[in-house]
Amino acid sequence: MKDVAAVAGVSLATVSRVVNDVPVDPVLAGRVQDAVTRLGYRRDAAAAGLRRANRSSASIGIVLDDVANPFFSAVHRGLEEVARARGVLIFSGSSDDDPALERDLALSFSAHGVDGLVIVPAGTDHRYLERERAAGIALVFVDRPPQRILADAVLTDNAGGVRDAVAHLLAAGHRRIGYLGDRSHIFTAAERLGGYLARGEESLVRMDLVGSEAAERGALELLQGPDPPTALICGQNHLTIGALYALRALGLEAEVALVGFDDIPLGGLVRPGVTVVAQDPVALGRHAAELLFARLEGDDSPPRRIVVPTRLIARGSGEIRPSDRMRS
Amino acid sequence: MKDVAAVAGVSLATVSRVVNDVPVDPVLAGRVQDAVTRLGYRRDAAAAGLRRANRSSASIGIVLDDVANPFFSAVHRGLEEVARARGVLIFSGSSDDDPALERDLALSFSAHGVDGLVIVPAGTDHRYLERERAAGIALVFVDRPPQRILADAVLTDNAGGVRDAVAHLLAAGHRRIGYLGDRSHIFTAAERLGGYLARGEESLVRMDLVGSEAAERGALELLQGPDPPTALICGQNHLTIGALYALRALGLEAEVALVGFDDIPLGGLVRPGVTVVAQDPVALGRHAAELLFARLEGDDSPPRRIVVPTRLIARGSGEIRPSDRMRS
DNA sequence: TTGTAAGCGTTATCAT
DNA sequence: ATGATAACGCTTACAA
Repeated sequence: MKDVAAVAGVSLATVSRVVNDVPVDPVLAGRVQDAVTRLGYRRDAAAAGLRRANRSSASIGIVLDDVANPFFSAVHRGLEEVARARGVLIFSGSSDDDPALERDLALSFSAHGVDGLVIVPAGTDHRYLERERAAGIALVFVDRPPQRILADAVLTDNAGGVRDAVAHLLAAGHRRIGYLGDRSHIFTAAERLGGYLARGEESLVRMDLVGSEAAERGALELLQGPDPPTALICGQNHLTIGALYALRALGLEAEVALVGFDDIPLGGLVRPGVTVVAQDPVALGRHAAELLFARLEGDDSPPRRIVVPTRLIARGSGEIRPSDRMRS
Repeated sequence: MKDVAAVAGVSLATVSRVVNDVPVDPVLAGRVQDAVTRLGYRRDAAAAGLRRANRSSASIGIVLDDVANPFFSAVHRGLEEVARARGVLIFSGSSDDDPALERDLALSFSAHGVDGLVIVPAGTDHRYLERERAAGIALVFVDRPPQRILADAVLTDNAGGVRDAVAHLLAAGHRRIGYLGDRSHIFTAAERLGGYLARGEESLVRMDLVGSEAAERGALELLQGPDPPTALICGQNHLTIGALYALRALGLEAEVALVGFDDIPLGGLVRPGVTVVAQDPVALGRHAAELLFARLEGDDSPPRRIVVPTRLIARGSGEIRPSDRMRS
């Protein structure tokens, strides 16, 4: 910038003004522009933020569970869409569901001067962010609510989605509906179980299933037990896949109804097509970013909680009616 | 840091030394550590980089085609693994295959002071990066090679993967093998077509198919034409899915063999299972990051090109032998 | 409108 | 080993 000023024959301040479109004599502005292009000058964003009044860096940080997980990468995409429109850059990282990593990442981002933080929480105590917020960093939580700190959150309507699944199966005539769920200490897993229990039977629940193999075993247990369910609801992606394998192993894919939570790719190619309660991760990301930027622009209303609805996609497996064989 | 110095009763320089583990009297160091934790001080990475000799920021930027595409998000993950081990943060963004966006992102990252750039190129002229490289920014290209600039690249063995697919089908007895490909101006699409043409027939090729619907039409055309192929190779993910729908529509899933390039999720649940030539995107990312950090650490050998092999995963569809009906 | 100069939080140089 | 101080590239009072 010093060089630009020298070449254009103006002061440092004038170059800064031109670069930040502060009104400047058109003649001088022209000279500066010429010098800028001639020297290929680009302003150092880090240094600029350092001195700026609000210390803003036009960057935010996002802590996801796993950037490579399609659900979270879709959230990432939603965030990116709205950040891009504002020329804001994104630091991203995966916590792998490790509270210590979540913390490290969030604080590293903060140390690098981000204006805001979007977090898919892994930890259960977010008081460590109190200081960042006091420093003016905006905070939004996604998919899971913050704990021990007050902050905005954008969540999926987990309970409502499962209630819809139950209602859908009930309407098809099912009376015995099984439920396969993830580790119950996980917020979303607990919420979904809650949605099931509103009208479901506790004895047909298998929780704390992690991974598709566990789900397959859980499903086999349920289906081979006495008085087996005529329909299954799976609380998560991988569990749905496990249940699919179990049904196939027993030759029951056309007999027992199945509704999965969270869409699965190629759900339409499998036979029968897999009926799911789909989430909208891109919307989750978009809402989170909008909340974040609103805070950055001065909105200081009380913490908000946005709940994104789910959508039931009927593809066949959820529309199977209870067979006579099973009902007997 | 000023405050820490005051509280600890030492100079600014000493605090800086403690923070950067430069040898310091243990007593003073202790006092500084106390002050640091008491005040909750954390060093400002941006300001530190500004003054540091090598101006390093412990951050890199990656320009992907689309962060939400499972292939690229796996690349992202591979990059993250090795960056995390070095405490390096990652700016990420999607170019959506738009050369202008690629450029904007790369230059924005650079303006924010990244030490290196990993790029999945969308553009066909990367001379705009010459200046960044001259400024000491390391450059590595992934999945597609750089153009009009010399730089490291990490690529999949596209041609080799398709050659393997052809050999696999030939070994199963097929003589007429069709090929469905993406837009031929895309580097990877051209390479894969090249792999096919080594032993394939030009008349059975359908290129410039974008999206699964186009692939479905292309496949139907080939399969309903005179002297149809007994096997199909699909040059890309979505094309494989389109072909799958076409085969299902014609009731030929068990008659016509199919090998897809790039793995598809749930490839094992569809009947028959989908045989694919799988890429290793995580390895792509890991290699790229390793190359980048080697450059950052001073390696100035000539630009390298790393080729990552593919792996054929047999799941059924590629092992179908030519039926009599088709062969007649 | 333009220039001068102070200062953002840090590291590096140079005495001590 | 420690401290005073200049400097990094930039924005922003304040003065002209």
